[in-house]
Amino acid sequence: MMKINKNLTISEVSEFSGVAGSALRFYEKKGLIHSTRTSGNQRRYHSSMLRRIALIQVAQSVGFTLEEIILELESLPMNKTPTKRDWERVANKWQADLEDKMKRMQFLKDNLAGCVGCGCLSMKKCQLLKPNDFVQKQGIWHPKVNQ
Amino acid sequence: MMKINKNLTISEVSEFSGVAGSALRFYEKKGLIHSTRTSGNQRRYHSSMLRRIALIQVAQSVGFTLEEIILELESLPMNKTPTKRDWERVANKWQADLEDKMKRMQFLKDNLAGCVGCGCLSMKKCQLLKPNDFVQKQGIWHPKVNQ
DNA sequence: ACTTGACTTAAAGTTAACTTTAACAATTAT
DNA sequence: ATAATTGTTAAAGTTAACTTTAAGTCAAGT
Repeated sequence: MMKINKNLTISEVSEFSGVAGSALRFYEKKGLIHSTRTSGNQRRYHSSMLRRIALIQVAQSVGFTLEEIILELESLPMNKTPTKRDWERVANKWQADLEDKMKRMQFLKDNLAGCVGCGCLSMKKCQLLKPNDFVQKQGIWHPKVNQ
Repeated sequence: MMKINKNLTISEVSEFSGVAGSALRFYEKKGLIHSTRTSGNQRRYHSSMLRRIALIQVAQSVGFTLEEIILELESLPMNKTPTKRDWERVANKWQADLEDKMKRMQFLKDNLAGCVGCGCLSMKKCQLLKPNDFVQKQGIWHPKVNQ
């Protein structure tokens, strides 16, 4: 049975986090996570790394790339449990980015709604679905819609 | 100067939509868009294809993969201007999927907020940041936070 | 001590969504 | 008519985010 507070092996971290060992090694190469080594060169992870990995997972699930996540997490310390301030900094930054993304989605959703609601599909008004002014001016964008 | 309602060449479609010609050919191979051919085998696009391409762009911008977009758009006719019903079917389907995505993001955002608001970072309560029960039970998940 | 299972690395393979290249054909402008 | 531009294909290259493989090393149980 596992001891509390021992350093975790890669397969333990993999099991707990649901992230494949190969991916953990890959993340480490990218500088996203960190491990220490045993005398025999095997990786050992501090338990705080689990939280960091969970954050990475969540960030990915909402569409952040690993490069973006590196930026999001760069102010979170690797080796110590983050302080409240560390955490706040990261969470605020992340929330702002999330808010951005959501605003864009809401905009798209609203415009779609407009298109559906209106009889002629609102193509003339729909900012979303006009590739550019040229098309609009040439009148090739919104031909008659078959009813 | 371009005539209204003529069939569009690939470079015209590319200019209007902002999508590279190579991407348009790629989309066609995937079955996302459609073109007719001149006697000399060059592609010509109906203007309604511009709207379809714009839809593809927008869908991609909110994180749908091309495979997902193929599914979203499969009930939109390729060769004719879509009817109101065609359009409604697609828009409703798409809106539902968007709503799903947004709900997930909101959930994540809320949980992040909880983590920030609480003194101990709410790790024990935060569903989001617990990889699984095991970790929680072993007490390795939420070690003391440095203040 | 020894065997089995877990771990290590480097390098090659995978999928998505394209782009680039090469070699050649069709259109358009003069 | 001819040059310049635009288009065609197939095949190889690109980036992200990994996985798989190969060949060898370490750690744990008996």
